[in-house]
Amino acid sequence: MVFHNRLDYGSSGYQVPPMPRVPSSARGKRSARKKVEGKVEDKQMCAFDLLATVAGELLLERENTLLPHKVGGTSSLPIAKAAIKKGHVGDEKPFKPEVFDQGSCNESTLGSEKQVRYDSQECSLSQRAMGKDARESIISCKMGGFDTPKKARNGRFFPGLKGSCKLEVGIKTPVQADLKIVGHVINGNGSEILEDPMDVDSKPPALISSDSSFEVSIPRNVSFSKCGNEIRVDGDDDENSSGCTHPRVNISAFRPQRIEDRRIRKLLSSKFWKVAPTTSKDEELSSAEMKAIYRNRKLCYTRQRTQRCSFKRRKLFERRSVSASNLDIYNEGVSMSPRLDCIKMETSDPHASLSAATGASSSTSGQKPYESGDYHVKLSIKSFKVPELFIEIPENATVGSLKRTVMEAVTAVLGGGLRVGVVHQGKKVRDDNKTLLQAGISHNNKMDNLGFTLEPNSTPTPPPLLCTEDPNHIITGNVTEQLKRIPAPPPTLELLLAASEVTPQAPQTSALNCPESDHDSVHSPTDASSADKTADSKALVPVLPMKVEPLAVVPPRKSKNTELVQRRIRRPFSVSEVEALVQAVEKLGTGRWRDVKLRAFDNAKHRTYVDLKDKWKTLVHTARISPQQRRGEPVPQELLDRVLSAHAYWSQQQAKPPPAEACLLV
DNA sequence: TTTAGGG
DNA sequence: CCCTAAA
Repeated sequence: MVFHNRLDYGSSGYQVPPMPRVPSSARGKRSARKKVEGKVEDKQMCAFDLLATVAGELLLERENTLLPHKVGGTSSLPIAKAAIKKGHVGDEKPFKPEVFDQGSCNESTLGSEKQVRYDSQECSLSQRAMGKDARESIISCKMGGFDTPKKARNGRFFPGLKGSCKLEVGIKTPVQADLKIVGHVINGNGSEILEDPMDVDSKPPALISSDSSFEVSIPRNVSFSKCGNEIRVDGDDDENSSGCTHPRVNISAFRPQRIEDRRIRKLLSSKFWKVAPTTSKDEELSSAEMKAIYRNRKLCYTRQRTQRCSFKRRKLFERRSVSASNLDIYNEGVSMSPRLDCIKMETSDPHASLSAATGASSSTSGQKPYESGDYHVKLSIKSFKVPELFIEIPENATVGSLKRTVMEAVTAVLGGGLRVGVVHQGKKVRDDNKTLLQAGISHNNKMDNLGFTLEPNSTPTPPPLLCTEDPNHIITGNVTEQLKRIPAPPPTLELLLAASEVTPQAPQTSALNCPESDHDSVHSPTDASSADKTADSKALVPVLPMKVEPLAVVPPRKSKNTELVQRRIRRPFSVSEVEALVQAVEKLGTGRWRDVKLRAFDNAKHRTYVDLKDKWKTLVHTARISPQQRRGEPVPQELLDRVLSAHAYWSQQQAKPPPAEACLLV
């Protein structure tokens, strides 16, 4: 039986596939993994992380817009121009001062300081006004933490960028971050808005220590802001976050610490992983590659500080999100989070800001009416399709396994790293600098002809398909094998775009809507034994090898470094499984995991003896801690008691009498 | 491949 | 769950 379907995410029940989260610590084949030093908690969007992103953005900006003396021109930097007000103070002003268009900048970015003007030393991140100087200052300010980022200086990451300036970072939500690098913020009338603009030259930039305590302790939704004379880190509990009423942490209190190369790499790599999962960390990234990577990152600005995704939601997203790239997709527009109400796409021209409003947009009613000319194009992406998924599976495989298989295939596709393409009236809009207006996409236009595409990342090949076996998945090995060889479909996942009108209640569709989590269809070992499918499974194995040639189009570029292995999906042990495990261990002891596996989990292909060993380990631990500290599906105390006694018993049986069924109880 | 442990 | 050193 061969399925060759077009899966329609969103409309057919499959939402954005909740794929196993890929750890930021670039998992890959051993060779590759080995090079990863330390792990990065990707859940911790640390300042560095952001900064690294910023750096990348800057790098892009710089190359894109600061072409020697070309700046004043009309071309490349509509953004910057739009943000720069008149009366440039700095020396060489690359751009012609223009009236700052408020519309292009939201309150969240500028705070109450409207009508501000940026001079050469300052800049507001986001593709906004950034002079060369500003750009150069940013990096170091950020990287302020490390005095000499080797990598950076070696020209790999931020070639030529150095200097110092003030940094103001507002991490409002995981996906909506405001980065503001400020040197001097000046009023339209020339007066400084910030009381104590840090003197870039005379004063050392605020150092954001690399101290781990800093990183790990800062929740994603924290925000750095300048308050008075110090930069504070505001814990944001989703409550107001304005003013200086929050518990503060004076960054200066952090001892500046030299950041090792390793550290930087770690951070950067995590970023790379997010966007280009297949990029080996040790791989030398060319400037071009860097740009490509960062190009995928867009900062999202919101109009109000209060608009932020809850931390929890973020967590969910991360948990369920497939890989970096996909995550990015979430972050950048396809997300179904109702809180992500404003997504700006590659443009900063107020007239061209494309925002996709979603459900909660209502809660953001605070947005003020667009000023004349400041039209927004509202879009709602209802679903996207994944064409050309090729799946082969025996007729007597279970529906559950089929779903899983499909899921895996999709995961493989999406996990490869995607970028968004825009198609308007049948034509692909390649010029990212074009405003929507210029592209013919305006608020009063019919969006019928507007579409998005998910394209394979220029970078590498998608990570090998995850192979999650399942007891029910009779032909598991086989199918998976097949799938493994299926290079990511020539993808062009089509983003079906539903026209302009956005429904306020835009379904917060569960992006997490996993197709029947089919969980625990896992046979309890007990059942498994009786439901002997083993024989069948073998008999069924013979499946016509499917032709994958047509799909094997994707050239295995950089295969060596890109063969990243996806982490196995997490499958919590059910009580019945625990029961079986306990029983087996009671009988076999704790040193014969293979036997335990064979005895109690022979049919659970996804449970390896290592898994069982690990589970036992955690069970023992669980049994020792207070019930309050336990998490997950509660395990009957009775079982835990047995775990302890069995563990105690077998711990003493130093010499584990081999096959000699020396059983404890039972 | 399995075990045993640390991460 | 992952990664590995050892056996």
